[in-house]
Amino acid sequence: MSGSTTQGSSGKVTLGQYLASIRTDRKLTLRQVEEATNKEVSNAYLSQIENDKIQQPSPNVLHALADIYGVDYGQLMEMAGYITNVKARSQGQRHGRVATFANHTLTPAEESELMDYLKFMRSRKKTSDKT
Amino acid sequence: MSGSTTQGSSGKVTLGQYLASIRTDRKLTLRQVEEATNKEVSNAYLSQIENDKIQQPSPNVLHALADIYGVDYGQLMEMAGYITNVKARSQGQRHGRVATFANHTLTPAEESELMDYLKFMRSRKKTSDKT
DNA sequence: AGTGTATGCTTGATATACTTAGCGTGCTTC
DNA sequence: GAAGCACGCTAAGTATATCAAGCATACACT
Repeated sequence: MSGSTTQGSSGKVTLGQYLASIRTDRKLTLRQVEEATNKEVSNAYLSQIENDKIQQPSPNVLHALADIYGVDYGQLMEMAGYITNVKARSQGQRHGRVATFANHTLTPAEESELMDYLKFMRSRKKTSDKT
Repeated sequence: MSGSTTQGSSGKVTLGQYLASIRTDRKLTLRQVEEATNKEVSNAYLSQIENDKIQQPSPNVLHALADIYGVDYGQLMEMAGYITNVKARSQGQRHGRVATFANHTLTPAEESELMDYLKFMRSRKKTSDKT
């Protein structure tokens, strides 16, 4: 965590406080940020975020802000209460033969058609279940 | 851009289709998943997600599902329309589609059947789809 | 028959992210 | 003082994710 902002002695820094301190640091107005994000984040909405009226802004909003502020997206996500743990699952057994598909490099069209066919296959199997 | 019209049956694999195929693949019921996620995702809600009634489930919901399915959280985030990484916003990932297949388990029987169908597909339509 | 149970799905209600319009204040410049 | 304008902020509305119940069908058992 960055203790960059003068958060004093009180508890944790909220997302709103953090975002507000960055903006005032950069001497930007709410409307300037609104412009910078191409209206993705309205000044009114940003105000609500900064005053913690919004509990969990959407990731894309956070991304826009992280982008123009030049701060870490993941950190904002975390402060907003999202799980950011992109932990590598132990996906050991899952592959195997399926890798054959990876070799083939399906086009999107092919993939969707295969996907449809897979659904069809499985709906067929419902009647004659079991291996 | 590739024609992103209201495709409905064929076209891109939606998040719902993907999640549904995984669950049926694992032979889990909606309520079993609800239990597995510790009620984080209700069966009713999961049903709506799988039928694409929900446009953008929250990251935490996606995380719960990614967790119990053992699939990549970031991929689900992407399929849900969230910005995941600060990289290539332009085009980049034509993979991750293939990963759709690679990530969840196909039975050997299903795989060979799909392979056959893929051959059939390719022998039939020679439209080179390049995006 | 009937009763029970499990499945996927829908319906209605609530919470909350987000939008749009506008307010109050302070600062210029007339 | 008044007009104009930028600032942060708020109030009211809309959209949508999520919850709580329940419905319909299918299958099992007596």
